[in-house]
Amino acid sequence: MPAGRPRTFDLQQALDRALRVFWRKGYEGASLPDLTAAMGINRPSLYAAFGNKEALFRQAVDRYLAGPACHVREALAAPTARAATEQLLARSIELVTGRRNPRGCFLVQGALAGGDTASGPRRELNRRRAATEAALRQRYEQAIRTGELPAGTSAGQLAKYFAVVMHGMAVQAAGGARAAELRQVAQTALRAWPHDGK
Amino acid sequence: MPAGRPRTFDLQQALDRALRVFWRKGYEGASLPDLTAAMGINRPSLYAAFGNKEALFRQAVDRYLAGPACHVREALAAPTARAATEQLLARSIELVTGRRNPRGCFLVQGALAGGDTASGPRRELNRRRAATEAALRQRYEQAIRTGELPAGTSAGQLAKYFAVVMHGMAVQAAGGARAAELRQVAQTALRAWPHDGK
DNA sequence: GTAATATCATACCGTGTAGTACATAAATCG
DNA sequence: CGATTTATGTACTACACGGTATGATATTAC
Repeated sequence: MPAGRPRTFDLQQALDRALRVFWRKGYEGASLPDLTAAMGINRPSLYAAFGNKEALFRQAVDRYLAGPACHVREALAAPTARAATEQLLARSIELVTGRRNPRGCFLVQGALAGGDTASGPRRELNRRRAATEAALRQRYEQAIRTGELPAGTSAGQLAKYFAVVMHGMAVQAAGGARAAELRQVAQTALRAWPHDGK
Repeated sequence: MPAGRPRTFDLQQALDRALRVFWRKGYEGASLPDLTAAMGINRPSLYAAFGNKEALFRQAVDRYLAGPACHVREALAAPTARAATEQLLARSIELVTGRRNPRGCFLVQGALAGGDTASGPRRELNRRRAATEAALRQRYEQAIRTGELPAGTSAGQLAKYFAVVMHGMAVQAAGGARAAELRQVAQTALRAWPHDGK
């Protein structure tokens, strides 16, 4: 233990709680009293441990991708691109409609509109969403090389399509859509999967 | 002309400009100085003409649906459900990527996250999006009755699918996606259109 | 035990927010 | 004309925001 008075709260737990506040209210909508109340700490402790509000937000984004949204990387490791896509959709639906989490996708919630002070966090979320889409595109490129997908398939186009579906489902979930409805949507979306004959 | 000093600005033009501010920054992100500066009026004039910030927002929503987003109703009047869907997607892409407008869909931008003061506007936007989806569902129900769509088709499921696609495209557009990319996404999305054989 | 160090708790700072009081200006009504 | 009505412009209020100074408290190093 380093010299000095020891911290009386758990860093990771506090970050998890901050993540849930940002998830529900967005960057600007989450006030410092909101955050400190949820984290169970007071303001100077927050600043000492995480820097400032924007730094805390960035750390919450990392935590989101490593924790609640870790299924993305797992799904992409599935044996086939088709299975990877099915898993990605299924587990994204779980995530955005989960009872234990705020509704919707954290990367989408706060990313769209906002004042000038939120432009930094907004760009950050845009980058992260683009990175996810890029990973999906690479998985499709691999599937084209292995012959799972027809040679003429555009991996980028297909990745953007399923990214659109996932983001759209996140919007629906934020508006109260149920998991069962979204599973049917996912099934419908998969009908657009490329076939040789077409 | 009614008695009293006449208004020196055009109500509708001022509302249009307020709409664009809300569109870009969301309800909470749009401050009163932002609004009054864009509208070219001062604060008391705003309150006298529109009530308060929330009332102004609601009127901006109405204006959005009657103006920039009026294509929705037009598209639904197309002779076939398939054509209606194609037009809906095509013109939504124009709207959310248009150079003359803020990026993205106004009904999606501010609807997801936000503080407590934004819960009213948020619910309002959710209602409007749900109404659009319901109109689409009714169009599909009609197509089932006329035999354009297979008898077993779920109109609600199909409407939710295309609503998801449109909202997802709005998110992509807010993140900087280009119209050409989204047109390819729309083409891909239409591959999920119901067929008898399947 | 004493010095050094880091956290905790309270109270504060400057700024920006939504909304309004009040006096002035410009039109119609009689 | 004067009286009335409505809009405008300035200045203000009360409050919430992000961020911080300061002193007390709890631990390690010596």
